[in-house]
Amino acid sequence: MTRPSAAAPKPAWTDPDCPVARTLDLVGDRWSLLVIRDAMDGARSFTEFQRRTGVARNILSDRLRRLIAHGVLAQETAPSGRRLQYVLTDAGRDLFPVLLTMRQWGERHAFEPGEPRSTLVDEHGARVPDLKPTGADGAPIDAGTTHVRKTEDGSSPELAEVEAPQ
Amino acid sequence: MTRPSAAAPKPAWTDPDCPVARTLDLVGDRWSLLVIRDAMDGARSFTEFQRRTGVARNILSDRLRRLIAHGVLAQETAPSGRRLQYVLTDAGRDLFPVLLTMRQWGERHAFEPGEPRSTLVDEHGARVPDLKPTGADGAPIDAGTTHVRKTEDGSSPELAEVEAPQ
DNA sequence: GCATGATGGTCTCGATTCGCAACTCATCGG
DNA sequence: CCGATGAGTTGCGAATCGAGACCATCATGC
Repeated sequence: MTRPSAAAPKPAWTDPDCPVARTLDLVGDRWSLLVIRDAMDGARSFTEFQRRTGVARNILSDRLRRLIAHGVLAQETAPSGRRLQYVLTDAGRDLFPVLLTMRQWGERHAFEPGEPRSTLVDEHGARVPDLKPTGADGAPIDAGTTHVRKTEDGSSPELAEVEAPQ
Repeated sequence: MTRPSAAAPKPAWTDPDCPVARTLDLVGDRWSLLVIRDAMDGARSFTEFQRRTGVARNILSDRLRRLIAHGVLAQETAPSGRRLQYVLTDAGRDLFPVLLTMRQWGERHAFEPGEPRSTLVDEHGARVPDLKPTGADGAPIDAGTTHVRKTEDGSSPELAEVEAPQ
């Protein structure tokens, strides 16, 4: 009797309490994140995503559908005419820090010196500086100075007042 | 048959020029990142990783091997005795910003208000504030104010005034 | 000195997912 | 009307995943 009642066909979340695990469930695969990367860099059409990422077309089709279902992308008709296009939602654009930190880790640890690579630059053409995590007091933090606290409900420890106005 | 001469069995990288894609190739799958998450929160042993993540043991075995091969984890003997343990390398600890931004995106977009969730707190128990990307001048940046520049080699883009013709 | 249990895996095998290629369908250009 | 392009879908073999059985080593109790 490992299943007292009807089976659970959808675990829904790998780890329901952990925001990291939920993010991974929603967008945490190679092709989804590469699609989002290219959407942030201006890609809009199916073919453009396919060309930039090199993903198989059926997989791309699935990922676009999934990202739309999860509210990361939206499908709309192009202003110029009848062609459809995929654009990032607010939630999709909000993945920018994730892609940025991945990019910066890759630059630091996945290239040999001198290897060719693409870089992210701001409007003035200057390289985007490394993102440094800091605590509430502004001091640098890392894995050694933080830990995960399990909370019983949505109330935030110490700073419960901030509400997402989005 | 379809390959009469030497095949290219290892594409090595999905997209060799892009640091994001390289990061995804190295650590960009659900279980690897959950293992790293738990390593940052104190997990050390095979059984502890298995218990926390819930991953199948053969997959965990594979991921630990792969993370060691990529220099994200290291295997060492515990100081107390003969038991082995897995610890993060410098490169592994440097993934902290990636996990942090994923966690923060998940908190903003993957939970209903009031749903129970775990949170990351610093040494004083205060909730870690959101990480905000800024440009070289300190101004906030996002996907709309940045773009990817292809560089021919490892030379710094600050010194390159012409963009590569796509 | 042998059963018991924890740790740290490996093996097998069915299920799922991936990736390539071929095919469809609609529109556009001439 | 004909071909090219965009946007997918379908079929199928290959690779990967996941659950569970199995195995080796060591410590403990008796």
